[in-house]
Amino acid sequence: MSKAQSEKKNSIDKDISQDVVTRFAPSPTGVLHIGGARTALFNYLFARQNNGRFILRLEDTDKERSKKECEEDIIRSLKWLGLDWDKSYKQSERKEIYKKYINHLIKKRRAYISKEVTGNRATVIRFKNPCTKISFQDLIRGQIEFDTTELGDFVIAKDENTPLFHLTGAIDDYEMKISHIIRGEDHISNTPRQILIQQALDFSSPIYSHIPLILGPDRSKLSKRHGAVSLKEYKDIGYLSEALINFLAFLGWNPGTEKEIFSLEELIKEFSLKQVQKSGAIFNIEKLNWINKQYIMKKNLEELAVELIYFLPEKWREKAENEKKFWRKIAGLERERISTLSEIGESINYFFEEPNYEKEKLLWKNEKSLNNVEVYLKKIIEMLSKLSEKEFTSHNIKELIWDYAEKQGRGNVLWPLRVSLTGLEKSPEPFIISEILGQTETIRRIQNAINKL
RNA sequence: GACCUCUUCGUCUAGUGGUUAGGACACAUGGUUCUCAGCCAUGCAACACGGGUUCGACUCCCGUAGAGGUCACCA
Repeated sequence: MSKAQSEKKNSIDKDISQDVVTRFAPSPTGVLHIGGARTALFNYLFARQNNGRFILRLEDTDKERSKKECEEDIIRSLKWLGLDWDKSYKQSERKEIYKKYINHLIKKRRAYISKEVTGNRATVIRFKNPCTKISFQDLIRGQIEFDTTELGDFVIAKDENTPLFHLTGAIDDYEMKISHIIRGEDHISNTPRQILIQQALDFSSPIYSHIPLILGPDRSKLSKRHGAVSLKEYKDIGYLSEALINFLAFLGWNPGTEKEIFSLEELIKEFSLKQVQKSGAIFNIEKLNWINKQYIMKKNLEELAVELIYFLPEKWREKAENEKKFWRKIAGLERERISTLSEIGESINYFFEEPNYEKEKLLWKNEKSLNNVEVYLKKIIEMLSKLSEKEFTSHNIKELIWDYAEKQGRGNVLWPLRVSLTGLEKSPEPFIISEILGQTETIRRIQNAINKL
């Protein structure tokens, strides 16, 4: 390729990429749910990777069903996910534009006022269906064809001030210069109607990409009856937005490599519409949990600790907030065994209050005698007392006790130590717990255990 | 019912005519300084079916079956 040709090609590529405009067009009749979030994500990724623009369009033409709270929820959830848009519109504020086009269509005899015998209005505005074959190229599915005859003269507006979905969508996509429509597969059968309107108005058609649906375990479209679907619920359970983004991206898309953890920035680079799957994907909460855990482990500990406080039972929040160092150590320890943030607080009582347990619990499975347990615990107190407060670190404690535990049988010694500290059968190892609790409290709890015996 | 779309391990998927069909989650077993978690290793497990095309089909074509979506004066 000559230099001139190459320059020309580059400038063409540049022009194409500058023209990319995508949109996420939810109707605020419900809160943002998993499916919508993924649609928004794909639109966002495609726009960003092409240096294009991403538009948020609230389709609130249905006055009765649109709700302010839903609108707020959608905006809040999108922001939480980090999907920022360049411009936003509300269809309810664009009535004059639609009105102009409605009258234009009527004047051109591509639409007409229709007298109705059924329904709740005497007249509506119907589109005059030319009854042709419509075909369009879908970026994911290839060519799709429809015969529009069966659609009939469908309704495009209740009256000139009350346009309906297909009409507003076609007009806005044109007016907002949308280059690519990326939406759920459930819109495939809406496409011919919208193309018909575009043709009647002499609009060029955007490029369509219909992405597969997210399915419930029964393979039907994911909905409320499958459990939690709103973004807010996932946030409240303690999923990190980065994890949700990563997971959602992988529902229907994958990079073709074995890498599975992607930041939003990496997704912008790697995402490709052409690699999007055709068939629906079941929402697999177990994989989400795994990904969430990856992000919990990766996250900056200080930030994680702060977020975690919110998920603590009310009564401990203040202590956690006031004793940052103490709480950060706990968070660092516990992050390993949770996969959602709300799991914190289920079994960490012992950091905040005296453990309560039966003395039999102090007995390790291989140990027969409670008398021995008493001997071990007394010995441990004796050893721990030798350390200064400053030396009371998990490393030093372990070094101090280890040989003794080895000699007596590790489980025989470590089990009752751990139980005396936590009262639990399952917990982290006792050395780090001792460190976090501090010397005084550790020794006090061991003494309490001895008193029980 | 009509129209449209889809079909690789239980799940998410890699694969574009010749592979022991790969990875991840889940599950199981073993290992790792008591338990849990983690980590490591190993294992389990799939091309819906039937015809073609071809020297050769998971890959291409045609059927069948199954699944899903849409059929509003909702979006």
